[in-house]
Amino acid sequence: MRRDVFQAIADPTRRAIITLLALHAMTPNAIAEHFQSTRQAVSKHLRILTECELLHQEPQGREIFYSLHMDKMKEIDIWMEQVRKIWESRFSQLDDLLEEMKKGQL
Amino acid sequence: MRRDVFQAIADPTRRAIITLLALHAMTPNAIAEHFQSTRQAVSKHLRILTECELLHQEPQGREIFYSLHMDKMKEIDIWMEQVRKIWESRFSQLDDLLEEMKKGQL
DNA sequence: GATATGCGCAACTGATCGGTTTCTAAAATT
DNA sequence: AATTTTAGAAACCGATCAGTTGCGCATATC
Repeated sequence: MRRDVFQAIADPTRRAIITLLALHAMTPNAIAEHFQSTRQAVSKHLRILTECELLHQEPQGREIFYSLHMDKMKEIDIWMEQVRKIWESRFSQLDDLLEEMKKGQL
Repeated sequence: MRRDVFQAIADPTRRAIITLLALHAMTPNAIAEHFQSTRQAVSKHLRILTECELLHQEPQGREIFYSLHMDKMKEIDIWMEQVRKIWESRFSQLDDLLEEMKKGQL
């Protein structure tokens, strides 16, 4: 049951839905028209995306408009940034090592 | 069999492995020490990460050093950037609409 | 009020996933 | 040469996943 953003964007259809909704809010039927699969299949994806708070529902009469909650996308950025930080620190760590070696040898 | 980067980073253990290897190359045994699961389980993750070219193998005697292939991580950035671009264009689209309305009414 | 539309929910199915256990091969150690 | 270490490969298992079909429930439309 535990949904996280990374699992959510693992599915190509869900990524396509996110891309679609980045432009403007849409109803399940309108979204489903962009895919070969049934509305129910799309509805399941919408449920998963909503559960992990990537989407937001806005009922309007008997229709429900789904919109992208861009803030949640930042969680991906945060992780990417973390990895990038460590990746870059790699060099300074090598510098530290070389410094240590120099001290030990001299 | 089709492996893509997004599926690869969907698993928390694999993300942890990526974070680990961002610092420096490691052998499967060394990596496995950081987790509760068996070496074989970790080895499977390494296989998946290597298949989608996120990792690179460097045999050294009977050991294999796995290192992060940072370039492949950019694929995630590219998608994120694409979504962000569309998200931002949302407003200019609204501007276009307002422009159109203005023309129609005036 | 009857009908049509839009949508979520539940049950089912085949495929895939993450994990363990067992086995094999190659390189290092003795 | 025998043993130990390192690691991938294969077989298996329960859990989860993506998808379909069928259903029920609201909200519009006639």
